[in-house]
Amino acid sequence: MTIRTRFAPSPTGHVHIGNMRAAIFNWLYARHTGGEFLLRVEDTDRERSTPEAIKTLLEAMDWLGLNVDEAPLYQSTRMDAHLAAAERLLATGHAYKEDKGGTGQGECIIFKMPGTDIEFTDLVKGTLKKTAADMADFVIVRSNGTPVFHLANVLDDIEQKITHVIRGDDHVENTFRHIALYKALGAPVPEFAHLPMIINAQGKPYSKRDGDAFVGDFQSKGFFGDALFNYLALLGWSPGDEREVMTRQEMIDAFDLVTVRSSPAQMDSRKLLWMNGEYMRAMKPADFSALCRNELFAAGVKPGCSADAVFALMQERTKLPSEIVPATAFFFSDDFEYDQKAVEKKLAKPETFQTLEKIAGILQTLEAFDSETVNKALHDFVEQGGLKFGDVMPPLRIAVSGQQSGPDLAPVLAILGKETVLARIRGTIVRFNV
RNA sequence: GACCCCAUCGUUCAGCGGUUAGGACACUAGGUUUUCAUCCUGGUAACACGGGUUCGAUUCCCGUUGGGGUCACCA
Repeated sequence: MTIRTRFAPSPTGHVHIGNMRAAIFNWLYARHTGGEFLLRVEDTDRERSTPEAIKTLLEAMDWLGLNVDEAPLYQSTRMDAHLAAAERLLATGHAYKEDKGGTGQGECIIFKMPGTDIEFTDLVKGTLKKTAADMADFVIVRSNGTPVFHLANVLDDIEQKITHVIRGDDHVENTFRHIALYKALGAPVPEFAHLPMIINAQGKPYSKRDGDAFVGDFQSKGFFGDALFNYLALLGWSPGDEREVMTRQEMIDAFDLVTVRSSPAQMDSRKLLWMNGEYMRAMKPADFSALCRNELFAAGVKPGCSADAVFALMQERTKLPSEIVPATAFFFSDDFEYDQKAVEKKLAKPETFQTLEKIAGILQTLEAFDSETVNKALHDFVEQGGLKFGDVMPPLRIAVSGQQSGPDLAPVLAILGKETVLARIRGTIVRFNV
């Protein structure tokens, strides 16, 4: 039997990471077992299900590399089937009509629970059971004639031949009802796996109202889909050894539902950032260069001919693409900003300017201006002058870049070139030595 | 409140009766011929509590506490 899993979001607004993590686990399980991963768009809430929301959803899945094996099923196209099933349930005595609560809204169709205890083995949580007394009958078709989630969800899972329902922890209570529905419908009951919730910094699960957990936000902040995927896969699951940064294939090979933890996990954005940096460093230099060029282009900065050398310096220290422009702008324009705090801190003493003056004098005499030559000159200067690197390098760095941190200084100077370096040092002296 | 679930460093993932309780992120000390957001080497830091079972419990059982989920004509 081919294993079939599905992701069944309702496209109301943006998808948050809790939902998307469920999609990732569904995808991983399908890929691991050689099965199929499907998408069902539960768009019956016409008010909130907009074409834009669906587009956003599809883009997010594409960004994360969650490819599906069949065309998506749109739940809104299935209403007739849902209603027909309700009629069947009525006919077989599994449901009844009632004006529930006597509201005068008319009669709705209510599913009759079997009156027996229900038990199932959840692939991640183990055996779960519920006694008959704790389960009440529930509405499956509203008095306005529209099907309710439980009915639609189960019928569509049957329609899509879903063998493993992998969803959030918040659905465990529904499962007992759904199992009763499957049985009443004469359909085979699938396996269930309920994933622990991902909680936010406040310890609460991410919800539709959680403003900063939309998948699209991570994309627009410059995170890589692969990095987010990797990070999210590790929330509640591990390959069983100490690997963390893994390829898709490694995750697919190692993934299993029984090794998923059953306690909630909190998202750590710092670790996500670290992981993004890992992916950044793993990029091919040419791809990283292209990324940099795009960033710079978008910011209206024109990278010069030495750009690739600059990017090579940046790759190992960049975690997010958004860091590129502010960190490299000084390479491509003499019109850069000085970090005010850095200036106040490191360019305060008069002797600092004397030092800069001397450095400029030394650099001017160099015939070659490559990284090694510059490096040696700087070191000799520090040693012979009995100075400290901490008194020399930071001011020099600020003088040529306006910043107090960055890549190795010697290669930075080499890339900038002698003329530029001398001009900037002297410009800095004139500007700040008051 | 009722029903259900969960409980190892600040966070995350290991550990599945006997371990100096491990890795990663974060933090921190030092190193990379005393610059630097990378890299390397160290360090701080956890089994919620109380009962059992056992020769022996982080690990098994029960309870307490704490956290979470669900109790809709939402999905």
